[in-house]
Amino acid sequence: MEGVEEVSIARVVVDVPVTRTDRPFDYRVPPSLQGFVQVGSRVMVPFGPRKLQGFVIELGNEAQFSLEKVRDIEEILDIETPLTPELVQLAKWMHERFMSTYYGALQVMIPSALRSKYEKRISLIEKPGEYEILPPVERELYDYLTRYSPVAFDTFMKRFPFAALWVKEGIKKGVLKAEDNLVDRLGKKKITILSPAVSIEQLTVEREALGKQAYRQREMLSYFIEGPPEVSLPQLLADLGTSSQTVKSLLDKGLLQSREMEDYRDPFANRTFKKAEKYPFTPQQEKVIEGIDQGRRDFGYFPCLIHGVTGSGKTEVYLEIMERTIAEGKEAILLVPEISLTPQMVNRFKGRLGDKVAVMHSALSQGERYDEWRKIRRGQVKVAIGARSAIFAPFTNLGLIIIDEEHEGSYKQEETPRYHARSVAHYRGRANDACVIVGSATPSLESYDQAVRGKITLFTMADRVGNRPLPQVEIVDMRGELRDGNRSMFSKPLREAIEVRLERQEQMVMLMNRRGFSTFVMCRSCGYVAQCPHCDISLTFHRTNQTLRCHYCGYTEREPHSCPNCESEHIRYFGTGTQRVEEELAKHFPGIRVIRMDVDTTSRKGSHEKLLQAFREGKGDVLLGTQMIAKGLDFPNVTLVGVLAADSLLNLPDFRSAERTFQLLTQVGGRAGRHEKTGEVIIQTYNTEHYSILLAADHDYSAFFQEEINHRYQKGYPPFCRLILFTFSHENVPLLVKKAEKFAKELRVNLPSDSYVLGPVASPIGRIKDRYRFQCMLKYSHNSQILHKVHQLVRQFEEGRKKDDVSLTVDVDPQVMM
DNA sequence: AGCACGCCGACT
DNA sequence: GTCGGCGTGCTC
Repeated sequence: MEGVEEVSIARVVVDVPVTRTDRPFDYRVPPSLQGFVQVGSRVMVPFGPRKLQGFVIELGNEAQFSLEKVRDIEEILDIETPLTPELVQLAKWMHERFMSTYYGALQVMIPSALRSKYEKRISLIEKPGEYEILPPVERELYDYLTRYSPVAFDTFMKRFPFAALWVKEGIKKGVLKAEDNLVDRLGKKKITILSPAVSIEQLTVEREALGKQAYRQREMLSYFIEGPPEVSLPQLLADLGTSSQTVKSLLDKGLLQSREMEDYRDPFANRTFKKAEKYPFTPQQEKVIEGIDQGRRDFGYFPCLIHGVTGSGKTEVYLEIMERTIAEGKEAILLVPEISLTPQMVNRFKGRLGDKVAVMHSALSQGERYDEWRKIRRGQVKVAIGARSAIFAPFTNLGLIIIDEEHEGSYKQEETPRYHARSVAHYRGRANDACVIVGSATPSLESYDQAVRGKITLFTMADRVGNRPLPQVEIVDMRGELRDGNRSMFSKPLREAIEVRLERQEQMVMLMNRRGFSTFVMCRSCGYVAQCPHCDISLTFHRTNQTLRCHYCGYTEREPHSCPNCESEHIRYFGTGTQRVEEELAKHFPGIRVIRMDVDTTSRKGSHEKLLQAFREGKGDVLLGTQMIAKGLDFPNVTLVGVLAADSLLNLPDFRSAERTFQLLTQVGGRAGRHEKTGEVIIQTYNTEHYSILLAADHDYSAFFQEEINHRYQKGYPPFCRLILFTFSHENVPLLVKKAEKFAKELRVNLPSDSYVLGPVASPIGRIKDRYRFQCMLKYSHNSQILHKVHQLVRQFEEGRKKDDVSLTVDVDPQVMM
């Protein structure tokens, strides 16, 4: 039968985050919602005895999904369908590819403001007839509900903790009602618009009638007589320099009227963007631009890698391709690491592309992020810029995806759904026939390997704009320094270099990255380190309230004044290292001005940006910090970069440690001498002969790649195989080990022989929240069959799992081996 | 995950 | 005899 099929059944994935229910359930679309329910709609559905939020993933009619028990969709939650059909497809793929829950994959695509919370509410239907003869306690309950109903169940239980049973029976008897409610976190921003309530002539009359001292009101009336027919309240106040009291008086007199209008919060409202100039392209830029343009015309889906040294002008290439894409009526996504989302970069894109850009910045409020997202969804912007999750920008005519600094670890989400934005980008690129550009000065081994194998096209930008030389890099052997009796953290060459800069009034960047995570407290007498009693990690010192806190479970204790182990008083806080460096700098170079950037100084919102601004304005000689200073920063006056301890990353138990070290050193080296002045880099290390350090000093990526790829080949690590990390946890170790081993055996039995299962072994962090942790690693070759089989086994494990049983988390393509 | 239904011990 | 423990099982 041809014709319009009546849509009467919707498949809905509901918000029950367990494997057993992680599948579509079918619902009837009631006549009242016909035409409104679409693929991608967010709906409320009855599920057993409760009401839940869900996403519609498919539509059909009864003939297609014949079912005995079908209930009605209760409500549709958004006027504009939040997800596009393409994104719904993507969620399915993510569910299969990353083994996340279906619902989790759908939810990660919408702004957090729409990730609603439920609240159970109870309300009184009627007071029972025998109310008068009830005991006072019970009458109090009824009185309370009469007054406040409907009331949040939690609130009610806090007030009357004994009343749980009473509520249950009340519902049974039909005098009470329980309801699940969605708690909206939106609060769309409203803006007040003012306009005259009467004719201009009458305004003029009224103006003359005003009292002498009411000159403010007169002014305001004049404004409307001469000025715009309507104006927003803040605008009006700014124009006249008055308070809202004046407005109120005129409103009260009935001369003005106001209405509320939905407004977009514009986080950049008070900033002006310099119209960015377009420089002529260098021949190198020209070549890459034309190459990419050719590719995307010829192939549609055109994946490529730009390997461009720092300062080679990649951003201009991005901008140009982006402009060309927009000119064709298509849309673009630009992904950057969170840390690069600084105003400088935002300004650059906003300056060139103006209000066609939506920026998803973590520093924005939930509401502001929602507004940016809506602009994308409504097609009011053409470009989305943001960190990882901006890859889900709900465009419908996507033509370009760019991932800058593609090697960055932050593109992998470390909570479920554990997706990698790069993989998602390639999926969306394919789905939309879009160009996918990943760019870096130090590409991930995975991407470069793909380029070498011709799976993606490689563009190289080896020259810096203006042909500025790469900085001179010196490696200093700290063992030698120690032999020569220098026990300080500054080697002789570094000390001299610092002195020279101070003299010349040039700026410096010092990198002190730390091993592990954070600040800890150690006893200098016995070596005791304060540890969390529930997790196997050291406690973090929080300076603000003098406490030690566990990063993982939130356990808190007061800062000790003597060592709990040996009672020595020499127990002290070992900063991130940066604090000590700061002290040492002050000691060795009196008067030196240090701007320190670490967790302590950048925890407050906006402080990050402020510190950088101060440094840019020359308010510091040294910018001292951890990894966070290595990326994307561009300061003209910096001529020296010092890496105080290059080994700290290298010694981590992770097969990517050499790669990370190389990346960090190369990136940080790129900070020096980006402008007229030439730069110098000094790397202090105990591993002077390690290839990652030597080759970073030589700025030789391809030699590093060759060396590292050989290591990966010999040891059987990515990109020569793929990895899946399984982590098991439980309070009871014997049970934990038993279940983990059983699962590992299942894997070994069921998977083909070209895959290997390592472990189970205790995880590097062996215990979190009193739960012990064991892990297994699966190495397998590129093959979706295996992925499917593994997923099956995981589901099987989950389904056989009882209430307080061993839990399992799965990390496909893990980036961190913990 | 919730929530209901259902089958066994200590109380009025 | 009842209240109420939490062990299974289901949710379109």
